[in-house]
Amino acid sequence: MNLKDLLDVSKDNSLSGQKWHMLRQSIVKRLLSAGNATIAEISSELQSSVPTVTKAVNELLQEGNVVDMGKITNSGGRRPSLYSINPTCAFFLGVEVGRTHMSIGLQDIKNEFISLDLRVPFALKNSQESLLEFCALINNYIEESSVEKKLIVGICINFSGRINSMEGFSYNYFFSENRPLTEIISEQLGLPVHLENDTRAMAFGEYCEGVVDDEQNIIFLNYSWGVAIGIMTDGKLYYGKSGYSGEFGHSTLFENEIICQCGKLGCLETEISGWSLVRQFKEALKEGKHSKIELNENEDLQHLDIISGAINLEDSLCIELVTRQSEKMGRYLSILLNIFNPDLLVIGGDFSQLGDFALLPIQSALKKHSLGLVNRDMKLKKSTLGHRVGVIGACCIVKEKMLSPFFK
Amino acid sequence: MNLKDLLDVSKDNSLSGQKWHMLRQSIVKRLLSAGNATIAEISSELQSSVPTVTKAVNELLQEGNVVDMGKITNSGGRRPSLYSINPTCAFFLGVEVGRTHMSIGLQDIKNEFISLDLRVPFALKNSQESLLEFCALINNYIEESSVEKKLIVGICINFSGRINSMEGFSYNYFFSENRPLTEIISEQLGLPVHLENDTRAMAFGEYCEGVVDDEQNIIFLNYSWGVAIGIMTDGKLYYGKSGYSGEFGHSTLFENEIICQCGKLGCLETEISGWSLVRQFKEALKEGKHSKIELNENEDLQHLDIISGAINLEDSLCIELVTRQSEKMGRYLSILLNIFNPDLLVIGGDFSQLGDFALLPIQSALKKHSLGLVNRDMKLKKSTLGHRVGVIGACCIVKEKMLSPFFK
DNA sequence: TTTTATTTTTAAAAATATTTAAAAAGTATT
DNA sequence: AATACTTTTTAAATATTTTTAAAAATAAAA
Repeated sequence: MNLKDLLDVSKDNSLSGQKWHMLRQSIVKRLLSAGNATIAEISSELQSSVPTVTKAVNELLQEGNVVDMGKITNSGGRRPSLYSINPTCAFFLGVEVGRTHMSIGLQDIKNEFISLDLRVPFALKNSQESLLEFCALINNYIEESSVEKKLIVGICINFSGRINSMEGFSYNYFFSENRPLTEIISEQLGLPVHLENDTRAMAFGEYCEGVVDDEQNIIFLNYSWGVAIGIMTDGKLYYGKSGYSGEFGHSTLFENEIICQCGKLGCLETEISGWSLVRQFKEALKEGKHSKIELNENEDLQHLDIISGAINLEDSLCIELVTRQSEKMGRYLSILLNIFNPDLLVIGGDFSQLGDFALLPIQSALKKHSLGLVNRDMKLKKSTLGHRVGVIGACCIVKEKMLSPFFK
Repeated sequence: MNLKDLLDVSKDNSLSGQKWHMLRQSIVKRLLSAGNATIAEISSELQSSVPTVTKAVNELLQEGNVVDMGKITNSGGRRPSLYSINPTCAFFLGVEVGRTHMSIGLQDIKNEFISLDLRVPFALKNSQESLLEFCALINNYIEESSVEKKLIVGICINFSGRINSMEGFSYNYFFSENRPLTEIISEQLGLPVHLENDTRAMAFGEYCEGVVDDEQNIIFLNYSWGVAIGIMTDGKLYYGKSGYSGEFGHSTLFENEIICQCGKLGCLETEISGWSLVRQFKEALKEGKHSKIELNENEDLQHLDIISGAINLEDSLCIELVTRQSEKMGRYLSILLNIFNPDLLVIGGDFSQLGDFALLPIQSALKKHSLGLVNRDMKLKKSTLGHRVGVIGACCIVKEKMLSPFFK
């Protein structure tokens, strides 16, 4: 029995069969989530006797799902064998889709990358052809990898915008009215598919493999072209009713007349975001301000150019703009702090590259505008996983979903 | 063995003893959370065989924790016995403390009130005497009730302001630096004490016994003298790191120069709250506007007077002010909707008495300012439990805490 | 180096739960 | 009213798990 089946429902319908299956599952989950363990440890943690656990572990050992890591030393007495999940018994695929590129990676069960392709050119369009091309790219990637397809447990695909992970629908890209997008893609790939919002996947990536220590209530800010947050409450991703949670960028906060991407006026994004930064930069130039950035007639100015202008060129206009914007961001983030009383606020997205240029103004605004007790409770950290965060998050989500059948 | 002990850790330290204890616990929890059941139902739900469950139920029956409700009819075949928790085997005490009054109630295990005293005069002061008086009132209440103290599982006390429920500290009232307030009160009462934030308890009350059907992601708005929210994610109260979550009223949203209760400028409460309504009313009078409300020189004007002015007197100034304020409230609530994508928004607190005077402006502002998908997902309801909501919530919290040892 | 204490592992015995089957107590149908 | 059919309950048989105890392995102490 391979790991995929092992974590499914038992084929044995008898009560004792179910219980035995559950014990085996529990052992696997214990080894996956809390690392290697001895039989004595498993026995006490899972409230089952040593002989029973021994029998179950031996079964798993024979099936190749668990491996014996040899004896370890302890305080005295006979040295126990340490058991581990066989790292090559299951793999996870993670994909992050942008408008012009996609990133794809394959991880083993210990969340080590087997392979990772960042920023593969792919033009995301709302058409059947684009969808098929997308699936072909993934199928190709799987074939060229060294891993058998049947050992891949599943794939998680991150899109921006509104994603209903439970039902498998995407509303901004590849929208299909009747059939869940997960079903369509799954048919093409021959794998279980999970859809995820990009920001949420990033948050989970940082939680599992990134900057998060043991914090359980976390706000992850995706500060990029647009603005959104990923929320973790009590160590679990928060989705909301249909998975649209975290749309911080479309909070009505300003009295301006700028039309947001979402169609409304006065959204946070209209004054605090990558795209508004570009607008502000152009306006500043018109007002006669100067910058070291050379504007190419044909090429579109990107917010990344301004960010790099601040870091690499130390351009004063760029620095002024990003500082002012970060300060504003801090002010409005303080609302979230008061509401969530989080353990941790992670600044992620393209703007996190700015380091202290962004972090310090945010921090001082937070101190000014949030409640003292709440502010004292919270750590502020910068995202550390960089461009890989989305793919890492996607892989972690598939793994998590495999471990807990009620994962949404 | 009484129910209190039953839901504690087993006295039998052997593995089989622990498991047997867990089975008995599970049966009790099942009967408490999902209502009466037959042995066959319990057996299949708890994955234990009929003889085992029969044995356990008979034990519980003998101890008086479970009662036989007689035979029920079914589709055919032998009629099964229905078993229920004995409603008189455990009781919960709930207290809500205001600045001038407190409410106290005693519920049985089925959340039926044995007795309820609303708005008992009590002056809440930050002194040792006030605390002792408070405890004496509760002790008196218990003695005068028909219930034996040893059958009371615990007490939950709701305070406004910052409450750390996990550690048992209260920061705004009865603050004690070194020792948790729960410990001090527990010593006086001889009962386990749980401290709770008032808004959170109200939210939980509506969830368990009020307007909530099966919604799991809920924002409860406590719109009263101050403004705060109670958050439920996936059917569980959300606390945040130390239990300070929900401080919506202190979001910095305005550019005014009004000093808030919290000491900051521009908080939501400075323009949207009971106390700001009173200020606005007085300002309007100064500006020459007229109202049917007679201002007494000595007596302080309360926001409740203005609310009642709108409902009962149909006073145009009162109506204008509460409408304008509710509209603003809706606008800023839309931020929360976009972030939480809740199933349900419950309008509670004193302002909920206004009914459609408050609900309609809020609803229209929500529609205008929140994302379409998010707004479509959400139901808007008015709190239904009225003044009892806090005490009901408190009782439900004690019960919940008893049922799940990891409840915070 | 030998002994002692500690811990894991293995094996047999004892306890406990599950299965299986039959009995009991009903309902629905002929 | 008798029969067939369901479903719960009880009882005996079977399976599994926990206990208990002894054996094996090793670290620390004498």
